[in-house]
Amino acid sequence: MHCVKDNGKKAISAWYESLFGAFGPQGWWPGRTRFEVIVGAILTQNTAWINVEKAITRLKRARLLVPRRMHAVDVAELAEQIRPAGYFNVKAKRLKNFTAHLFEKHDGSLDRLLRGNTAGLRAGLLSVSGIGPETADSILLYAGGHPEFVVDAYTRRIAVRHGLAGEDAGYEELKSLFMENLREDARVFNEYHALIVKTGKDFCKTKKPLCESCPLKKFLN
DNA sequence: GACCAGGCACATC
DNA sequence: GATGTGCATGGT
Repeated sequence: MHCVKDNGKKAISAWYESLFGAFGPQGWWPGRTRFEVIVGAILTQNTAWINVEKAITRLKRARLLVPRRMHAVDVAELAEQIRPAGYFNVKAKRLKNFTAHLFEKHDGSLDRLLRGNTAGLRAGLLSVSGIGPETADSILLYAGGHPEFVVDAYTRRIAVRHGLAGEDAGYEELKSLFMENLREDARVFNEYHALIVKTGKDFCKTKKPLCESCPLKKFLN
């Protein structure tokens, strides 16, 4: 809906400056290779990162954190390895869907998957069952360096609680709110999303709509 | 034991 | 087009 206030628009960039000033660069994504970033993006769907780390460690130990090997492995074996990340049957299929897409459409090359027109790449990623808007944007931004803002549960919560968006705001609407009020810079989008997640984790540990003692107020007003 | 965590697809109305 | 439900482990 059109619940964004004018002062809210200014707040978008002001929050970024405050958060960055207070907490500094976050150095995201927490993953060493592009493939690890992509796998992490799928595994972290509705899941605490600590559990994703356990799954990634197991994948490394099993030598499965390589596109060709993940593509070849049996889905049941993959599911067993990612068990700690939760929803393991669903996510194993999603990882296999992704590697199938990678090999069938891009010859197994992450370079080819991530190179080119951003909108076209996004559409390609969204065509994979199990990759929705947030996962696609995470992959584009953190594995590909494309300037796409990532909206997640924390982003929504903060925007709604501080009156910048309505409860019913959709993904694209929230994404536009941020992208239209920041300069188009992948480094800024990278740090901003990371800072939102960090502060959300540290200070905002409840889903309940009101958080009167929210320490973020200090930074977000 | 209840609640939550960096979503998404699918069924149903 | 909106709303509801299944998926699952592990930490607080």
